[in-house]
Amino acid sequence: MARRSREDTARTRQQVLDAAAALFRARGVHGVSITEVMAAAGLTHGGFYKHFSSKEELCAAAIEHASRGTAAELRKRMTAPGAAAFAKAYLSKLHRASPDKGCVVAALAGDAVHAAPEPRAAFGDAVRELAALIQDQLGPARPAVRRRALANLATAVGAMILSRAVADGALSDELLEAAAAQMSE
Amino acid sequence: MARRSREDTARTRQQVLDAAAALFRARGVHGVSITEVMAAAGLTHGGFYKHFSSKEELCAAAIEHASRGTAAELRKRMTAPGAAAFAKAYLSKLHRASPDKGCVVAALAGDAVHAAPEPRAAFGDAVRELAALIQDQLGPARPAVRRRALANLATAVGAMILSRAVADGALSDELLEAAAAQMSE
DNA sequence: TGTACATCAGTGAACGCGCGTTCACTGATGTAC
DNA sequence: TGTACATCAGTGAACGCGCGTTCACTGATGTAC
Repeated sequence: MARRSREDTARTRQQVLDAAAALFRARGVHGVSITEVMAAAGLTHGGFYKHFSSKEELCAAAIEHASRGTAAELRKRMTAPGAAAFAKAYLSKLHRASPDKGCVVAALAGDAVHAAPEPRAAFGDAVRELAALIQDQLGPARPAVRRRALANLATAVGAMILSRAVADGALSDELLEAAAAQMSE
Repeated sequence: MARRSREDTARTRQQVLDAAAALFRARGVHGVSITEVMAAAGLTHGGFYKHFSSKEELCAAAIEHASRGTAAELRKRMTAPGAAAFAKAYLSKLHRASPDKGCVVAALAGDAVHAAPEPRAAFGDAVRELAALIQDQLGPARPAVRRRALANLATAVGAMILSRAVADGALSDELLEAAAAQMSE
C-alpha cells in the first residue's frame, strides 16, 4: 500500500487503539498478538511500528485510551448520586460479561502487576481516575469520603475480578451481590 | 541420572510444587517457564513430564498446593476473632511485598480468568476455601455473615491486587489502609 | 496552479528467540522367581 | 536371601511453533519551487 493522508493515519491509529483496548481487556495483554490487534483494525501486522515503537508502548496507550472510555461509560450509567448507584452500575452482570467494553482497571489489574514501567504508570493513572470518579459520586472531597471511595474501589474491582475468575456461576453471582450490598449500606 | 526411590520421587514432586507455587505467585503463570520451575527445584527441565502431563496441570496442582499454604498461614496470623484481625493479617505491607508466599487468590486472579478449565476450577476451590476461612473468622454460619465474608473477601483481594499493581507507593498504602478501615468498621 | 521529488503508511516475507513438549539414553530401584 | 530383568526418574539435545520485531518494497501524499 501507499502513503496515506494525515487524517487516514490518525484514524488508523485510533482503530488500532480501539482494537487493542478491547482485545487486551477481553483476553489479557499476553493473550493477544500484535498481528491480531492489527487484523482487528483491518490491517496487516507489518505497519504496526509506524504507529507504536513496541507492544509495551501500545499497551500503555491502550490502557490510557480504555480508561477514558471506562470513565465516560460509568458516568453515563450513574444517573443518581451515592454509593448504591455506583454499585449498581459497576457490579452488573452485563459488565461482568463484557470485559472488552468494561472497566480497564478490573480487566488488566493482573497484567499491570507484571508490566513494564510505562504501562504500569498508565494503569496507575487509570486507578486514580476511577478513584476520583467514585469520590465525586460519593460526596464532597473530604478525607473520610476519599477513604470510602478507595475502599469501594477495592471492593468493586475485587468483586468483578473474582466473579469473572470463578467458573461456578452461583458463587460468581453471590460475589457481585454481596459486594453491592455492602457498598450500598 | 538413574531411577529414584518412591520417597525421592514424592519429595521431588513436592519440591516442584513448592517452586511452582512460589514462582507463579511472584511473576504470574505465563511469566515463568517450566525450565525455571524445574531449576528452582534443583532439576533440569526434561524430567518435568514424569510428574505432570502439561504446564496447565502443574498450574492447577500449584494453585491447590498454594491454597493450602495460604489458608494455614492466614489462620496462624489471625490470633483474635473478627473482621479487624483478618484485615490486619491480610492487608499488611509484608503481604503486599511477598506475593510468592502470600494469598494465591490475590496473586493469580488475573491469570485464572484466562486459564484452562483445570486451573480455573482449582482457583475456584481456592476462592471457596478463603471465603469459608473468612466466614469462620467473622462468626456463625448465617446468611448475613456469609454475605459479609464474601464482601470482605472482594475488598481484601481487590485492595491487595491494586496496591501491588499501582507503582505509586503513597496510593498503594492508601488503598490498603482504606480497605482495612472499612472492613474493621 | 503545475511539476518534480521526498516522504512515509501499509504490505508481506523473513529473522531470531524462547517456550512447551518430545525423545533416546542412563543406571539405580523395584520386582519376579 | 540372591539373581536377572523390567521399570522409570532424571538428563540434555532437539523439535515445532508463535511471537515481537525488522526490512525491502510500493505508490499515493505532502512539499519545495
